[in-house]
Amino acid sequence: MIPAMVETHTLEPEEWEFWDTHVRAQRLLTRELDRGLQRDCGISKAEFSVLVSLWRAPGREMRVGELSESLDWEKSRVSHQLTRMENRGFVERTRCGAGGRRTGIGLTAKGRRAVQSAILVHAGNIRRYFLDSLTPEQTAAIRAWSEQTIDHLDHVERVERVDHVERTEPGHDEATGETADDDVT
Amino acid sequence: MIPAMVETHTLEPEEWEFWDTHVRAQRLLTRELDRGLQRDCGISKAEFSVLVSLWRAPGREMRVGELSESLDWEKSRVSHQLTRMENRGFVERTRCGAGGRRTGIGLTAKGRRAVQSAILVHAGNIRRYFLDSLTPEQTAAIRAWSEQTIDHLDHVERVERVDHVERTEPGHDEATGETADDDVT
DNA sequence: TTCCTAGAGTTGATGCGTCAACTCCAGGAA
DNA sequence: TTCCTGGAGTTGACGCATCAACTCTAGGAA
Repeated sequence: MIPAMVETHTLEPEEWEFWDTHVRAQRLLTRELDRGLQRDCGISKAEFSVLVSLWRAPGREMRVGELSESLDWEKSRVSHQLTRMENRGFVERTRCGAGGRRTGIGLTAKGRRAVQSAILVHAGNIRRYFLDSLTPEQTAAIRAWSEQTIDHLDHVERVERVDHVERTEPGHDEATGETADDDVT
Repeated sequence: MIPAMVETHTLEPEEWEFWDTHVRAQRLLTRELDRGLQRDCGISKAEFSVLVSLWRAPGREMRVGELSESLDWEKSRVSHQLTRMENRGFVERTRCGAGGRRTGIGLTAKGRRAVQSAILVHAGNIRRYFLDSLTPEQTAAIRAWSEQTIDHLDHVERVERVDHVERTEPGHDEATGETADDDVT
């Protein structure tokens, strides 16, 4: 429905160039961090995130919903990730619920060992590839921008979610015509 | 070998917090841009990148290797992406080589149509979600940091690539030179 | 001519990330 | 008690990303 009110002009060449440069720097940085974790610790960034969350949790145990919230990941993403990590022996789903329903995610001994060394390695890499290269002014600028952006886009996301609910929730009608994936002309 | 000289201490809480904030902002931004492209144009960011490269190419035609270089993607990634895009009808692999070997990637009419509207939409979103939110000082700081980072990490990657070759390539005769015509752009 | 090799491109396996659809259970209304 | 509804978690399908292994071919040495 109405592809939004799009700007009708493209970016200036120098704006594109700025954007490309920024995207590229970002990509190189995250790629390098991923590789460092993989090379030195044998775990991925996604695994690292989960391990750290569990590590920091009181009791070293969380539920899927809590992980989902603290990581800001969709629940299904958490679930898939946990399945892979369970297979690798880093975490275990322990039963807890009244009816024996499995809930509650815990670290295994292997998971605990992995996270401890990974934190050191990763911290070192963040320092080496990111923090150390920043001047104080750059740090301030990036911090400010990050905060603004989170505020702004969190809000945008919330609005979109509401829109989505309103569009998909039955009840009313109209324009069911073009759901998202029309594609393929 | 030798997991590098890792820092033996972790980050200060405020450093972690800065890092997390930055990562989160970055993630929200790219997610929003992806969704915008998907919602308004029915294409992914990866598809967009390929379409734009082809669009800008002289003759609107490139080879896999050229795409790989200009996007800074591995060849296999390009190949997989082209397969998906060929299935969706955005590009076509045309034969060219003497022996009828297929080489040469071109846009279809659908691809041309898609890229033209996508550029407008995407440019608008970049402006709305990124450029417009930056103060001049932030712009300068981010640009400077991006450039430094690219320089630094491009160099790191080159070194790692050589290391890897030296480790895996048996025998050999040192420094096969810089096979990779690095850079891009 | 025949064989060898390096480069170009492809394929398969596997992990990450998202969407939509599903299961399971608890708690409340009929 | 029976049904129904909502939250928690899972699953399947599919696209993106990477690594390793493979095919094909052109071009040069034997």
